Amino acid sequence: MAGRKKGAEAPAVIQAARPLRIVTWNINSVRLRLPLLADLVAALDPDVICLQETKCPDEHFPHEGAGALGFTHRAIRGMKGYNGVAILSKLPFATRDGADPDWCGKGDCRHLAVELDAPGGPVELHDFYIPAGGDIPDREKNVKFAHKLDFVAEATAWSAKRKAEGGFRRAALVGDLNIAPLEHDVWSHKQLLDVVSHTPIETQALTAMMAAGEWHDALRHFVPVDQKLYTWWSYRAADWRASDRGRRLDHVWVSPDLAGGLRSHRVLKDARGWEKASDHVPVLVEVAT
DNA sequence: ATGGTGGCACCGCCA
Repeated sequence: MAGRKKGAEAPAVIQAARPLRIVTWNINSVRLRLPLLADLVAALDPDVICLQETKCPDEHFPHEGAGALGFTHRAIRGMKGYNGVAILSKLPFATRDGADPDWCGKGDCRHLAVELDAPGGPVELHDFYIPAGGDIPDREKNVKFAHKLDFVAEATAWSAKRKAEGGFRRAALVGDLNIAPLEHDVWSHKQLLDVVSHTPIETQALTAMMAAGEWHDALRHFVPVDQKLYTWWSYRAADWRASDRGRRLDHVWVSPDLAGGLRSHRVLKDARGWEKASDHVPVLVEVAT
């Protein structure tokens, strides 16, 4: 106060809202791993959690457990046995009923979107679980691979349409996209070129989807492309940590107007070593909204 | 070169 000229205005106090903390995690059964969700919350303190592979019909979703962790707002889309996505939030949100496609016309519970009531205004949040695609990377010999490619092609057309309508604004797209697009998103680029998740047809398709929506790769915003970055380690390794044959299958993308707000990230690798771990680990991105 | 593990459903499917 001292030294201010008489009549000068006090500087406006800019209240810096806490950045939005978004987590994505392929939980591989929400009922089996509900206790691990508490460990995730303790480690990462998210505002919103996007889950994939909940493997849980809506009527059996563990609402009580999620609510007890502070996630009082929930959107779920599940089915018996397979797939399933859920958005758990401490912030209120509006649902977008009817705004989103039924991907490949299968009704298979692989996408859910909400309008989050974030500190700086609404944020459009998409939670995706792209098909894994089976073992044989050939659409003629493997209908699961064909489904994967068709799904990504539909998502690319959807992104392009949104871009033509003005583009994604204040939006994030997260989830298990089941594709590791960059050379250092896998433990051996050469050895995985013919392995589903890292074949050129898949990585090119995902890159095209990203470009069509002008999405920004939030994890690679923080981690240079020449550094290894994984979010998944197979259950079929004798010692996943020692062999470290990981892949980056889980992603956080943000629209151009949010890219400048990116503040931090964390890949919770410790979670792969938890008792009864999922093969995917939670990924956090913090973004000012 | 092969098979390795895990969840859920139901005795195979999917990842």
